[in-house]
Amino acid sequence: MTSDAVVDALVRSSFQVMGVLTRVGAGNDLSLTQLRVLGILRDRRARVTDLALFLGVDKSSMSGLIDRAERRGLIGRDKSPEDRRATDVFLTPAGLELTGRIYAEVRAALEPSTRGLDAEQQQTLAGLLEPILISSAGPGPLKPGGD
Amino acid sequence: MTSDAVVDALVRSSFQVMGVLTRVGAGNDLSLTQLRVLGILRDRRARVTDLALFLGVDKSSMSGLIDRAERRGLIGRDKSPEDRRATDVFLTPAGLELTGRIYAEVRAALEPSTRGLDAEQQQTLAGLLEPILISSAGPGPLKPGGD
DNA sequence: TATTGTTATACTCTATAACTATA
DNA sequence: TATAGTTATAGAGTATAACAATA
Repeated sequence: MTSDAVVDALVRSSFQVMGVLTRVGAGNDLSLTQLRVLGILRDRRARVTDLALFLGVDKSSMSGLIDRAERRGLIGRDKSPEDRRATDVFLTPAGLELTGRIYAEVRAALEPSTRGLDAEQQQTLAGLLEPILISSAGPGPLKPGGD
Repeated sequence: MTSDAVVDALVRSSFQVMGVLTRVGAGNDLSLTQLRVLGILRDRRARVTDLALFLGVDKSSMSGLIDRAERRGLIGRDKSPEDRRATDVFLTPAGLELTGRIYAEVRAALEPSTRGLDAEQQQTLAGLLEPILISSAGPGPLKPGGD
C-alpha cells in the first residue's frame, strides 16, 4: 500500500524540479522536451523513432523538435549507413557546448533545493528514489517512456 | 555542497512522475497545466492572476486555459464582489467529480513506483522531500511558482 | 507488407502587446 | 496611474493522417 503522503511529496517536488528545468530551459530558448533531447544526445547518437519512444511523443512531433534545433545549429542529422530509412541524430559542437552549460545551470538552480540535506541525507534520498527509477529505466541504449 | 547523484535522481524521478501525470491527463483530455489548475481549485476558489502566478504562466495564457476548461463545463467564473476587476474561478460539480477521479488515477498510476518501498521508507522519503518543498511552498492561499 | 521519417493539418499552450473596466 | 482580465497575434509543441523511401 502506498500512502498519500509520499505520492503528494513526489508530485509536488516533481513540479518544483520541472519548474526549475523549465525556467533554465526558457532562459536558453529551449522547451523542456528540447532540454531532454539535448541531454539524451549528450553521450550518444540516436534515431528519430528511438528518441520519440523515449520521450513519449509521436515521431512527427519529434521531426519538428529536431527541425527547430537543427535550424539553430544545435543538432545534426545523418542518414544511417545500416538502414537507409533511418536517420541518426546527434549534437553539433555548438549543441554540445550549450548542453554542458545548461546542465551546470540546472545543478546550480537545483542546489538551493538540496541544500537543506546533509551528505548522508542526500545519499539516502538518492537511494530511495532509485526503486522509483528502476520501474522505468533499464539497460539498453534508450528505453520507451512508459511507467 | 550538493552531489550530482541526488540532482540526477531528482531530475530523473521527476520526469517519470511528470510522465505519469501527463499520461493520466491525456487520458482525460487534459494537459499537465490543466491538471494542476483542477488540483488547485479542488479545495478553494482562486483569482485568475493568483493562478497564473502560482503556475508560472502569463495571465493571458491563464485566460485561455480557463476558457477551454469552462467550455467543457469543468470550471466556472464569477465576478469578485470585493474587487469588481477580479474574477474568481472555481470547479463546477462536474469539474470536482472529474478531479476526484483523476487524482485516484494518479495515485494508482504512481503506485508501482512506490511499491518498492516499505512504509518506513516511504515516510523517510516524504520527510527528505520536505525540505525541497519548503524552499518554494509556503503558507497563504497560493504561492508564486518561483524557486 | 512493414517500418522510418517527413509533411499537411488542426488544436493546445505560451508570451507579448494592446485594450477595457475598475481601483 | 496602477491593477485585473480579455483579446489578437504569432510561434512552439502535440497528435492524426497521408505520404515517399526503404526493408
